[in-house]
Amino acid sequence: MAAWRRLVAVVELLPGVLDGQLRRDAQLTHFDYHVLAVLSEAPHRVLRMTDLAARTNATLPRLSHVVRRLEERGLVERAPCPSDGRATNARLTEAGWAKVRETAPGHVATVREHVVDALTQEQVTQLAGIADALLRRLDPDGRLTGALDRAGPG
Amino acid sequence: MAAWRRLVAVVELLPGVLDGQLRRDAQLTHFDYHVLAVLSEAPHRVLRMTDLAARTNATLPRLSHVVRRLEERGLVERAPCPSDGRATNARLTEAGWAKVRETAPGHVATVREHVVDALTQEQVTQLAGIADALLRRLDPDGRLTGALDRAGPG
DNA sequence: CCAGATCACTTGTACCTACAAGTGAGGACT
DNA sequence: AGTCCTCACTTGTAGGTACAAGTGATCTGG
Repeated sequence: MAAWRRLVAVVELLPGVLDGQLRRDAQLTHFDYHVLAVLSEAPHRVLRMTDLAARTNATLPRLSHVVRRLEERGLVERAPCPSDGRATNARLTEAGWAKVRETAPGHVATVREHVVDALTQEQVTQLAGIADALLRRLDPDGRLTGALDRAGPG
Repeated sequence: MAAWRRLVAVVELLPGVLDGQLRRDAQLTHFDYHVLAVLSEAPHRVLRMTDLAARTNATLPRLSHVVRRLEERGLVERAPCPSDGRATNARLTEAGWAKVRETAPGHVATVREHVVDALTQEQVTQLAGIADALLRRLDPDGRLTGALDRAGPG
């Protein structure tokens, strides 16, 4: 079978595995977890909704709903941005920060089990290069990979 | 950044690209398309719901809803299985077969553009091996890759 | 300083998927 | 035959996402 059909199959299956583990172990969608994780790595654990949406590949309506639900669970807080009255800042609460810390190991272990351990060391290296090349097409601005921080013109 | 985080990013982005193209050009979910495509490759373009579910990584309720909607659009037909009164056979109609033929080229072109063309020939070869290794973990029975046909005990 | 355009969200509606419960056919055991 | 159990779906309900419309705040031109 062609390489791309196998890749499509992987892309079909892997999200279900990751999502399932997080739902079972942390009552969190994979996307919920991603939101919390990105916030946890931001300075002061605060980001504007627009920035958070860009870094998580979410539309603004989607992020708005998700953050509202996370806020109802006490994992995130929203506050109007002091410098721009239109903007909203999302901040990870202590409970949210604790949630990330207790959830991350299991998530990483799942990825390790289903991805890293399935490959040889050489394949992992190859995968890094392949995923890198794909991301240059799928995510030219590097929004998901943190390239935003060090992005410059040209 | 670690290889696995890039892979997760790819897995996050690629479905959206594939789904979007099919929704725009054919008013079809990527999963809808997958269902039609699998049916189109089956003998007589007929499969039992259970088999179809296994080959598309779907739960039976999900498939039931999807096939009902495809039937309402005239792309698929359902009929009770003659040999087993409990089972239902899903058959691709002429309209469904035409839909697959007119949709496939655009879909393949999208995959080519975003995946194959982004990689070197060597990377495509490497990808085949990597995806193969991952599928042995994610899909041990080879349900999605057609290994069912030639599967035997032990 | 005031009207219009733009921006940053939020809210509402429709669709899709997951989980749970229900229906009816087929097989096992007596 | 009759009962119990399992199988193969179908249906109903809840939750998440997409698209469209609405609400204020900010910028721009006069």
